[in-house]
Amino acid sequence: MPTESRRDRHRRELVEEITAVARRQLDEGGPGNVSWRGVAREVGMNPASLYTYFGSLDDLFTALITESFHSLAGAVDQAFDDSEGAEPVDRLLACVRAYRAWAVANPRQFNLIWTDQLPGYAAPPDGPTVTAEQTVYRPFLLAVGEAEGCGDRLVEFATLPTDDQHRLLGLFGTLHGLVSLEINSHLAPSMVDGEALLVDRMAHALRHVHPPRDRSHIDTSEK
Amino acid sequence: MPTESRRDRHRRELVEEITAVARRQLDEGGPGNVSWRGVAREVGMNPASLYTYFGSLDDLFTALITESFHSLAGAVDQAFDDSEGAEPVDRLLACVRAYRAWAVANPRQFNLIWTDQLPGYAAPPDGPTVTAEQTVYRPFLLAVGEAEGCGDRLVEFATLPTDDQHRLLGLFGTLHGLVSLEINSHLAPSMVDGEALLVDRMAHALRHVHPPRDRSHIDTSEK
DNA sequence: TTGACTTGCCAAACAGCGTTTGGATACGAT
DNA sequence: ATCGTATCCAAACGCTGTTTGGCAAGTCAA
Repeated sequence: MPTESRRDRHRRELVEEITAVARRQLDEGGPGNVSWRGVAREVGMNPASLYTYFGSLDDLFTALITESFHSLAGAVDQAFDDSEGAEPVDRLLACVRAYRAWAVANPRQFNLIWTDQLPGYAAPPDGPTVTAEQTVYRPFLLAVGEAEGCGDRLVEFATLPTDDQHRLLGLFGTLHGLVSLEINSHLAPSMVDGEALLVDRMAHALRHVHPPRDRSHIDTSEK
Repeated sequence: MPTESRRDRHRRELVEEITAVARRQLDEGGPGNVSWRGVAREVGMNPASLYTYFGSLDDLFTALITESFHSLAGAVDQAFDDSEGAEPVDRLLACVRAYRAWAVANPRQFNLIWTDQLPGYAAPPDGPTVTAEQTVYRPFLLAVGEAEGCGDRLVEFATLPTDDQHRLLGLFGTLHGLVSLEINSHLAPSMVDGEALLVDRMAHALRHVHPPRDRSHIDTSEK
């Protein structure tokens, strides 16, 4: 029976402190601002001692990426849970808003998890980052399943026909693309409201999942 | 009268060689693989001598970013020119394909120009990177202008009503998002064809700009 | 052609980086 | 109490971007 010795607790707390410090450095100046020696300095240790807790800087980044995926997934999950009972489309839009809100609040983490940012870094295949990424898609798949009338059972993406796969990925691609453009200051020159733009386009893409009685506005809203 | 002395020519050639070497290092291992000393080593010079041609590593990256923007814009421009006379929608789709093809061929450059990748780097406001980015949007605006029946005159984005701005940005957001996801290996687990997915969604989004006689298929292609 | 002046280039140094090594110290389990 | 292991540190290695001072070469006017 694994009772926690004082060494184990100290180790656990130190690992948490290390990742917390590294995450702060990441949020403040991006991946290039996260330095092994800098973390060691802040936690008051010799750089060599850190190797007791992480095998390398890449391992530390793996932890950061995993943590960020879970943080994003948690934000979307909460939006999904909080909107229980609402119209399926509104639940999906709530998830969309949560996705954008998290990205706006954590732009460095957003870029870290979605684009290659580290010199020689390659995520370990079947590692924690891969499974963590899946948790982000889960609430969206649940919401879409609900909208499509599949009840609570999780949509199995791989079993869907190609058309539906394309519709789903197109939806997520638009979400991801608009948020990515906004986060990286490519929308600013247009002087448009990022959230309004995103919600407008997502609602437009989802207009067909409204109850049939609402379909009358389809041809008037589009050229 | 600025005739080119042999010093001037040598300088111009060296600047070209430096950026070429740096770009190769970028393509091979991302921004983190581009090192001042590495470039100096490859062009056979002392690191300090490079400061005659670029003020700092950030200045070198500014040149790389500008060059990449122009490279991408050139690829899309060529697709636009080569498709002259075709259906407006097909011209737009040709530009979309060119955009993706360039990104697939130059993923490091793609990530470099669209997302924050450099530690303390901040693009000089009103600098060359800002104007270079605009050249990417130009062929898309021209193609959309043609599709909307505005003739050859460039669509002035800022003067468009909000609805049209949203439609345009939504289109580009989908394009950018899907390509970005594919480039960064987030589409691979889905086992979908990236190009087929992209063209499918873009064609779907553009189905309304077809000539009126073709509108009959709209409701059958969508759930 | 000579002189003055600018530019190009290098060697050396500084502070910082990730990582490895060897040895000392403190803890946990037997 | 002892053995073994986990923890921690000092020092070093080779890398990084950048600065400094000085020397050689190219440019241009007198």
